[in-house]
Amino acid sequence: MAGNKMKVDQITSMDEDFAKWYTDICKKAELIEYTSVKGCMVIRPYGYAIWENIQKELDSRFKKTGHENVCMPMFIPESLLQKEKDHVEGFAPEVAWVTHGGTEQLEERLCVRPTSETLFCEHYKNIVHSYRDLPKLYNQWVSVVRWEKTTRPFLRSREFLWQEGHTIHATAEEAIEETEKMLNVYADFCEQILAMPVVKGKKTESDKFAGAVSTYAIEALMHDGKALQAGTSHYFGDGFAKAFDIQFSDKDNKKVYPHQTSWGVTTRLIGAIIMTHGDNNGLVLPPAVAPTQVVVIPIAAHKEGVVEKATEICEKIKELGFRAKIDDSDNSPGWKFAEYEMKGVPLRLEIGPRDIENNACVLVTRHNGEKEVVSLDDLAQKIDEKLKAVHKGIYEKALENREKRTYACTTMDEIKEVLEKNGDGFVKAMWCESEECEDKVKEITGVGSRCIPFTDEKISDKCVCCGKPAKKLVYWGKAY
RNA sequence: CGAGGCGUAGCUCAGUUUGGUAGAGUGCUUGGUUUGGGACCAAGAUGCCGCAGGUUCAAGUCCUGUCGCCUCGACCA
Repeated sequence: MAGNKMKVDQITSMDEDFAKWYTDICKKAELIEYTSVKGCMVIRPYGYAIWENIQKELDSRFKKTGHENVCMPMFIPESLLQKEKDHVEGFAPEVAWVTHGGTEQLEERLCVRPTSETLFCEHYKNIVHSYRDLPKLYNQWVSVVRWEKTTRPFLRSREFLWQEGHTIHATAEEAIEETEKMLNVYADFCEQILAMPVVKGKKTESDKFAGAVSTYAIEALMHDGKALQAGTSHYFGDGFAKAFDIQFSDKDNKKVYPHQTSWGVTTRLIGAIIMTHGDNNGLVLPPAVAPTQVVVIPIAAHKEGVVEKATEICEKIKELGFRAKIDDSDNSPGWKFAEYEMKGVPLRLEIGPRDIENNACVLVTRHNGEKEVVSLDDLAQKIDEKLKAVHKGIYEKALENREKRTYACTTMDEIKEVLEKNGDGFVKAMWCESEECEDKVKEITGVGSRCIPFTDEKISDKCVCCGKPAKKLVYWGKAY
C-alpha cells in the first residue's frame, strides 16, 4: 500500500526514458509550466531564481571585463534584417513576423528579434564616427524569438531568455581577442559556477553562425552522452560593418571599417544543469546557483521548542550569507526529504529533539546522500566546507562521465562500433577539413561535428573519413 | 516539416471497442491522531470530457473539421 503511494509523484528513471526523466524534472521540480502557446513556457519562481543567479554571476564577470548593459528594441524592420545576406538566410526560416498594428496592416512588416546583430549595427552606425568612439563593449539581457518546429523546455523554446554581447573594435586583432576572451569567461563560468566541464573549440565552416567569419563554442556532454552547445562567441570581421556601412576615421584621418563580435548564453544553461548533474531522485543543483543552498527540516516539529530552534538556526545560516529556508509545514519529514531532493537543494539540515539535546544537527548532502552529525558550534564552517565539496563532487562526477564517454577513433567502423557498444558520447577523430567528409561522417555514423578543440591534439595522420592527410582533430557527437 | 502518441477534476489516468445519470487514485479544505525516509482516520468541495460543427430520442463515446501538447527524426542556442 505504502509502496504504491510512493510512486505517485516519482519521476521517470533516467535509464528507462531520459527524455521523460528530463521533462518530469522540469515540471515536478517546479522549474516551468507549459502555456497555451507551443514552445513558450512559464519559468516559475524556482526556475527563474536559478536564472537570476546565473545572471548575477555572469553580469558581474561582464562588468569586470569592461562591458556595459544596453537594451535594444524587440522589433526589426524587414529591410534592416535583410542587409546582411548570410545572416538573413540563416535566420529567415525561423523568425516570427508582426504584420498588423491594431487593425491596420503595417507598411513594412517587423520581425521579432531572433538575435540583435542588425539592431546593434544600425545603432553603431549612428554613434561610431571616430577611433575615439571605439571600442564599444555592449551587452543586453533580453528574450528572443525563434519559431522552432520542435520544442523542449529550456533546450529549445520559441522564446528564450539570454544575454547577447555585441562589441565593435578598431582592429581585427582586438575583436579576435574579445571573441576568445568571452569564450573563456563562459568556460570559466561553467566550470566554476555550474560545475560543468566544457570543451572549448571552434565550429566548422558549415556550422558557424550566419554572417560570422568564425564561431567558437563551449560544448558540454550530458549524462546520456549527447552533446549540448552551452555558449557561443563569434568573430564577424568587418562583414557586418560593410553591409551596414559603419565606418570611422582612424588616427590618420582615413575612413576604415571596424571589426565586430557577438557572444551569448541562454536559459538553455538550466537544461544543461539538469542533464549534467541530475539523477533519479531529481534535480541536483550546483551550490553557486541553487536558489536554496540549505533547507532546514525540523523533526518531530510538534515537540516543544523544535520549530523555534530550527527557525533560529535557519536565520543564523542566512546571516552567515548562505541561501537557506525552513520547511515547517505539516508534511511528514519523509515527504520533505523527497521533495527537496527532487528540487536539488545541495544540503539538508535535520534538527530534532535528540539533536537539540546534544547541541547538534544532521547535515545531509544531496548528490551522494552522505549524512553527518555536526555540532551547532561548527555549523558555519561545516556548511561552507560541504557546499564547496558538493561543487567539487558534482564537477568530478560530470567530468568522469565525460571522460568515460569520450572515445578516440581512427576509422569510421570504429566510430560505429564504439557508439553501438558504449552508447552516445564524444568521438575524437581526425578530419581533412572538407565539408564532404564532415557530412559523410554524420550520415554514416550519426555523429555531427561539435567543435575543433583548442588543445592541439593529434591521434592520427589521416582523415577518419577519406584517409587523406588530416588537418584537425574534431569532437563529434549527437547534439541536443 | 515528416512519423507516432495524447487532450476527461489541480495532477496521473479509467471510461470511447458495443452511444444510455461523470468515475478512481492522488492532491485540496476541515477536524483529530501521527512525525529521524514520500503517515493514518473521518467528513467535505472540485468538471463547458480541448474547441466548433454534424449524426441521434440520447454523444466523453460515432463522423467532419480545428486548436494545442508530448515523443522520435530532419533543422537550430
